[in-house]
Amino acid sequence: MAPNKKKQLPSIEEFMPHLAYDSVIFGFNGQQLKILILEYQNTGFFALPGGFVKRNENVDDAVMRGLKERTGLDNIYLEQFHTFGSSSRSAPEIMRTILEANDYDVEDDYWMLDRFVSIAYYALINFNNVEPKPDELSDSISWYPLDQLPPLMMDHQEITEKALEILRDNLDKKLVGMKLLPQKFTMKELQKVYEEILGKKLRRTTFQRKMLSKDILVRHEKLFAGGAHKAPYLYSFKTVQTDQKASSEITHQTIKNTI
Amino acid sequence: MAPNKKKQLPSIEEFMPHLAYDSVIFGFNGQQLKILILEYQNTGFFALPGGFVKRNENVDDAVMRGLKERTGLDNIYLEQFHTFGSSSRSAPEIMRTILEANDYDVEDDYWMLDRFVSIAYYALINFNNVEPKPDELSDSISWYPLDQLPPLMMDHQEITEKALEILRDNLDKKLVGMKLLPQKFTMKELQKVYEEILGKKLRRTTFQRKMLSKDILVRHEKLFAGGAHKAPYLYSFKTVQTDQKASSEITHQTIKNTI
DNA sequence: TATTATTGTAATAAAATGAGACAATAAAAT
DNA sequence: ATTTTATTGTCTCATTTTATTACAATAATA
Repeated sequence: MAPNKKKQLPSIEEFMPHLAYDSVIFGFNGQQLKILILEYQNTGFFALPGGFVKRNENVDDAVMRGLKERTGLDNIYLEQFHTFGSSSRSAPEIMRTILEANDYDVEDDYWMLDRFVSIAYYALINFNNVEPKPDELSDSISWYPLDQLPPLMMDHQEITEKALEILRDNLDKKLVGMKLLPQKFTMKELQKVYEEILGKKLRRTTFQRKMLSKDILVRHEKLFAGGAHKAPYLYSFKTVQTDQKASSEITHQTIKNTI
Repeated sequence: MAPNKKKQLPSIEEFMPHLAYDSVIFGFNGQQLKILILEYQNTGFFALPGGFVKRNENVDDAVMRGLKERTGLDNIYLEQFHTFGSSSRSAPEIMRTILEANDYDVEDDYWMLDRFVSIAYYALINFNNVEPKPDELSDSISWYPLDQLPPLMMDHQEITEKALEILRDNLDKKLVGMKLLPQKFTMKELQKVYEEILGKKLRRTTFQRKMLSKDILVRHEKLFAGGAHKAPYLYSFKTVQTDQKASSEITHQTIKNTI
C-alpha cells in the first residue's frame, strides 16, 4: 500500500468502545436460504456484516443504520438473538490488516484493535430484486448458501450457527415466512421456506392443512403459468394485531412487502 | 453523610465502560416462585443484582462472579436471555445517589454515571437452606414473589418481565425444573414449578402422564411423612448427555443439587 | 381430445391430550 | 385395631390433533 493518501479513521469520540454488533442476514429467493457474507478487500477475510454503536444511539438503531450503510438494505426485519462476550473476542492483527488494506494508518492503541463484546442480530429478507451493495470501504458482499459458506473470521461461524438454531425455534412463533417471502406466494413456496430452515423435507398435505388451520393466511387468485397441472392459489399473511408491538410489526411487514 | 472517610471507587481501568449486566434470579422453595431483589441502602431504590465486566473477563464469568460477590450464591445455573441497548439506559442521578449514600465521592465524569448497555441473564436456584447475603456495599437483598415486586429502578421491571417470558418458552426445552428443585422431588412439586412459572393450574393426571412419558425421570423410593394419604414416589432427573456441552451441564446440576 | 403433473381436499388411521373414575395406601381419627 | 381421610398412581374413554393415503380437479402440453 502506498504510504501516502492516508485516510481518517472513525474516532472513539463517536462510538462506544468494546461494543460491536454482527448480523446474520437470511435471504430467500424462492429456492434456497442464503446468508449475506462480506469480504474485506485485499485481505481474503470473510465476515458477517457488523459495526459499532454510536454513543447516543439505540443498539437496535445502530444495527439498522449499519446494515443500510454496508449493504444498501433498508427497513428489514431484525431480531436480536444473543450477545457474544468471551474475553478472547479480539483480533487486533486481523483488524489492522483490514484497515491497512484500505489505506488507513493504524496506531497501536487504536480502539478498533481492542476486545469487543458483540450483540448479534438476525435479519430476514426476500432477496428477489434486491442487490446488496458494498459500502465506501470497498468491501464486496454476496449471498452464500448455508452449506457453502467460506471460512469466516473470528467466531462468525459460531454466530451463524446459533442464529440458525434460534431461527428454527422461532419458526412457528414468529411467522418467519412472512419476512422471507414476497407478499403473495404459493403454498409450495411457503413449504420450501420451512424446509430450507429446518433442513428437512415436510409432508405436503400435513403442511398445507396445518398452515390453513392456523388462520393466518388469506387466499387470493390462482397463479397461472405454473406448468402442465392444476394452478395453485396465491396466499398472503393476515395482518393481525396481537399486542402492543403490532404497529411496528406492521411497518416492518409493509415495507418488506414493497421490496 | 459525613464528608470525611471517603472511600475509593472502582476504577475505569478495571472495567469496560458502558457495559453492564443484570440478573433475574428465580428461586423456588417448594411453594412459590420468587426473584431476588436488592435494595440500595439509604436510597429506597430496588434493583436487580447487576454489575460490570472486567476488561479481561468473559461476560459469563463476570455475571457468575458478581452474583457470588453480591448474593453469596455460587455456581448457579445461568442463562443469557437478552441485551438491553436503548440509548436512554442511563441514570446518572440515581447512580450518584446510590454511591453517595455509601460515602463515595463522585466526580461528574465518573464512568458509572454514563449510559450502559446491559446484558441480562436469568438464574435458577432452589432456595431451601440458602440465605443470600448482601455484599460489603451494604445492600440488603431478599426474595419477592413475582406478583409482589417493589417498584424497580430504571427498566428493571421490563427486564424481569422479559425473563419470565423467556423462561416460559424454555420450560420444556431446558428442563427448568431440574435447576429449581432439590435432587429428589415428588411429582406434585414438579407440577407446582410448572404452575408457578406458567401462572396457571395444570391437570394432575395429564401432567403426570406427560412427564413420565418423556423419559427424563428416574423413580426412587417413596416419600413418607406426607400426611394421611398414600405416599408419593420421589423422582430425580436423568442425566442425559445430549451434546458437547453435557459435561458443564452436569457440573451445574451436581453443584446445584448440593446447595 | 387425451395426457401429464400438481394441487386441494376428503377419508381414514394413528397418536396425543383432556377428563373422569377408581383402587391403593399412609397417616390420623375413632 | 378399625375406620376415616386425603392424595397418589393408573386405567378408561372421549376428544382433539396429526399422519398417511386416496382421489378428483385442473392448467398446460402433447
